[in-house]
Amino acid sequence: MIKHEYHHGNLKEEFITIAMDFIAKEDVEKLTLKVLSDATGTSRSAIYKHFKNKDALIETIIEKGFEKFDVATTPYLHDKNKALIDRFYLTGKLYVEFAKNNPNLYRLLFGKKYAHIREELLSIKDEDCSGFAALQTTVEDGQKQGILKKEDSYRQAIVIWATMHGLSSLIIDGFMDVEESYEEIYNTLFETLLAGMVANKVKIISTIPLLNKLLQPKN
Amino acid sequence: MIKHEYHHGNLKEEFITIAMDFIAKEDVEKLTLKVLSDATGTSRSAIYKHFKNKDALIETIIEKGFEKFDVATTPYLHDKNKALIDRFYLTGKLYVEFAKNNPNLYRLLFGKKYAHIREELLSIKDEDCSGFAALQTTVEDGQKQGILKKEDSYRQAIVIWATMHGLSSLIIDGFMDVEESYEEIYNTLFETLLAGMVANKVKIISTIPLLNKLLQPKN
DNA sequence: AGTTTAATGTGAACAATGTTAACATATAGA
DNA sequence: TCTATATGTTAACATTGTTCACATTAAACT
Repeated sequence: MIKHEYHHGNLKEEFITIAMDFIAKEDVEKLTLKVLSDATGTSRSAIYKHFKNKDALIETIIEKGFEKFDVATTPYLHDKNKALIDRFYLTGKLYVEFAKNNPNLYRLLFGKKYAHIREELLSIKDEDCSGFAALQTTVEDGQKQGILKKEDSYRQAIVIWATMHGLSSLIIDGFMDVEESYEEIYNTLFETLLAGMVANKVKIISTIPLLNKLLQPKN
Repeated sequence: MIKHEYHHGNLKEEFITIAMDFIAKEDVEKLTLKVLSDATGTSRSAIYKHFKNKDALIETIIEKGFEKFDVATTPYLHDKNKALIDRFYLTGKLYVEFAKNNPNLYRLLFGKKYAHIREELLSIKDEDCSGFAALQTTVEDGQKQGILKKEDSYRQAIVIWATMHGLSSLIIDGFMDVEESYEEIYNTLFETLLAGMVANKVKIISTIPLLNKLLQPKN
């Protein structure tokens, strides 16, 4: 005989999964506790046995979200088989694509609303946001290799991040035509950015044809 | 004898003023109808005689906000007395400073949450967001003057906007040290951006020393 | 096994919020 | 003056996050 189990078993995991799936489709603002209780067939207050409050659930979502973000965006960043310039290009592209494919999650991770949770989370882990340190290190590698101009690496990394974050935000917050190809814009953005950052005398070859002209020696 | 006036007089204007002042200090999320009724000494539902609902008030705030934004950011954009490159530099700086000085308003104007209101508003006025068309026109002027590379002006304008929006967002959403001087970062950003956009053969002189080296002929 | 203890879920209740409807009062114009 | 309209009030409602007392199950310990 089928009996509704009073004890659910893995309710906490289910809350997290449902919340992640919800954010894949709708904004986190619309994620209400009723959505979660209905989806799990539990009472309105069941969630409080697993999370201190709604913010604690959001915190978990942000944690999972950053993991997902890291997995999605970093595969090329440390790929020693690729030219450094290609690693920048591909990683930036993955960054924008992540935002494009996960707009609600991206906003949750990099928006202001839950900044306090993000900061607490990242300070505990002694990490920075979105692997910024890794970006800065890569910039420094580029300087050592003579590819990038030797300026303050922190500021250069910020410039790169701001650029990618800006494009991502414009795309997902409704400032560009949906049907518009973001790739052309990304290429223009990357070309412009890199053209402003590459050192003048350099003769690295990229496997990405678009980038080769940026790498031809000038002067 | 002092008598509390049943009819307030200019309650609508007062709601708007209070809301604008509130957003100058706190996020729009915290702007509740109770805040407005308390501040005006009226009942909770008085506002409904002047606005269809809360969103209608927000719409007015966004409208006023864009006016404020335009006033704050465009004084140099069409200043024919200045070199075009200086107009870019100064306008960009005002853009970032507006965001920095009005973080909650900036987020309201350029965030996702009220994108539907923004779009409705700007489509009625047949305007674009944040004078984007003006930016694009200025880019085209720069191309005609031989200062900027001749590429698709729409994409170039997007690149400029994305860059400024990205830096602004990183600053106001908590990704940069508060005490940090944003000016150095802005200069690095602008130098990088423009270095990637200026044509090679050019001999314009900027009144801004920082920019002159960007404008020296190359090749 | 049986008993206790902790974990897990329920239902009722609360305050805050946006909203509506019925009612009250002031203002303006005939 | 009288009446229609504009403007404001009070009461009520649904939704939301939250808490608390209570119920039930699972786990731990004799």
